[in-house]
Amino acid sequence: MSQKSATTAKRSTYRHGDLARALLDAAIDLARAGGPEAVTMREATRRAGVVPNAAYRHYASRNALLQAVRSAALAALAVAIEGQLARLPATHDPAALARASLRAVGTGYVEFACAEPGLFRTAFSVPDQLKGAAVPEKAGKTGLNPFQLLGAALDCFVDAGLLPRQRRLGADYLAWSAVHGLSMLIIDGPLRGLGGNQRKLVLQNLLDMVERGLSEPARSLPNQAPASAENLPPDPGRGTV
Amino acid sequence: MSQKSATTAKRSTYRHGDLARALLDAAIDLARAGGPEAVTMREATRRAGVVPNAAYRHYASRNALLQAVRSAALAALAVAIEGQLARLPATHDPAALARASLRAVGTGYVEFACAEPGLFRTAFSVPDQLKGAAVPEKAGKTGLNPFQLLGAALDCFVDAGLLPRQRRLGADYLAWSAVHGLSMLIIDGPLRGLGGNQRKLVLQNLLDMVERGLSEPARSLPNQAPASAENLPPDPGRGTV
DNA sequence: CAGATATAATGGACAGTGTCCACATTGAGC
DNA sequence: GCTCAATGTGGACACTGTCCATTATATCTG
Repeated sequence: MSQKSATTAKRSTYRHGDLARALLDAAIDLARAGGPEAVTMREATRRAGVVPNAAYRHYASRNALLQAVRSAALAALAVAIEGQLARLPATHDPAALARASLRAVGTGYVEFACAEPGLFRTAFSVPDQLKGAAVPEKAGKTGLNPFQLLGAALDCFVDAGLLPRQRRLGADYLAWSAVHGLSMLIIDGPLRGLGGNQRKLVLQNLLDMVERGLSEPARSLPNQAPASAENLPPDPGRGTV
Repeated sequence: MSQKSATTAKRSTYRHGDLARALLDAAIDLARAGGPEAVTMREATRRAGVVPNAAYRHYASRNALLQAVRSAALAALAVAIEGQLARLPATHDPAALARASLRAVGTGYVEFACAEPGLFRTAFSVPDQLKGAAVPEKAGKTGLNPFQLLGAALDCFVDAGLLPRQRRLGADYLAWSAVHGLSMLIIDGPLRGLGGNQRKLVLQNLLDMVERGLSEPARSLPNQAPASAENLPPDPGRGTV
């Protein structure tokens, strides 16, 4: 029996070299295979060929490691979306491009959720951490995180005249809700195990719904909310993911 | 100091009386306060004033207990939706009633998620268990579970002529996706901590989007899916929740 | 009413987890 | 070449789920 892999191999040096990275890689694998609850300090260290406590030199706690995995998962999601955007056929019609871009974002989102349910669930398991949203660790090649990619597509809508600027605010959440909800239904809910063909159909219908929901007039979100104790405008520009 | 409660009190009889119920109640409290991961065998037994192993006479495993909590949470969600439906003003316009009913379902759904995030998350944490959907444990006073309540509202749409019957199939998922996604955004995601007023506005916009998405023509789901290995029609009638 | 039996609760144990502490090892800079 | 801060180790504790054998008792039977 040869050694299973470089990471699992008994190393010769006392120092590991890049234990932080090795732990993160192992943790990502664990999340991919079993979701957030499968990310365990002891298993990650085991795979890195190191004693459990060694991890605490690089991550303050299991939660810290999980947050790192979460960032990586969000970045992978961003990459998936960017991949869908990249394969869009060239067009000179800005309206058509805007529509296609939004659909690409939604498609990339749902397809990623189906392809990597473990990572997807990890990305949206809510350990805590309200701050630190638009950091590069959560972004794709374009430097934008998934939420910002969606925002960019919606900006195209405005630029193409498909969406009045005063209804731009809050549009993110409508689109995101629909796509995120569908992802949950497919990977965990009653649509579990839906075949690729049917999934595509449901997704198309959902994207149609979103597109119409944006185009048609809607109640506008107040730019200045009424004076009350419960004003906490979500600051969509920051891209809190 | 008097005993904290009947359930926590040191009991005099060897037999507990109704340990299964006491454990479930304790577990529901735990889920309410801390979500699914807070539901722990030992803490539940502790609160029931009993030794850890006693639980295994009534629940085969932690997962079994969690499933019971999950059913209770779904039932509570159904009750919340029914509450919204009950407060609808009487009307003789079936179309108006249909619209109002669908909005009530959505409102009840999101409001419950905001009011009871721990239970909501527990209801949709995905331990496993694909079977056993439309059981009364997951239903409200009407005997319908949340998914079936949504389905009933959509049936009203069809009856009122607002939704062609051939597009009824799959409509559940569009509506559910939007509402479920928004709930997640509010309790865990970037809309966390959104004030009641703003929350209502986003919800209204979302419900508008769904309503339009149903009324407008969309790609129809095939009743007979193309012959392939990936046919797994989700059988919406059963109400898999 | 007394004894048998099934049911319910206990006690002890084991493996697995996160995390703290003290200690050992070693690469890098003086 | 010595010092030292950084890194990995060993041992421990509290907590979890769950298995096993044992004890207690409510109920059924003679």
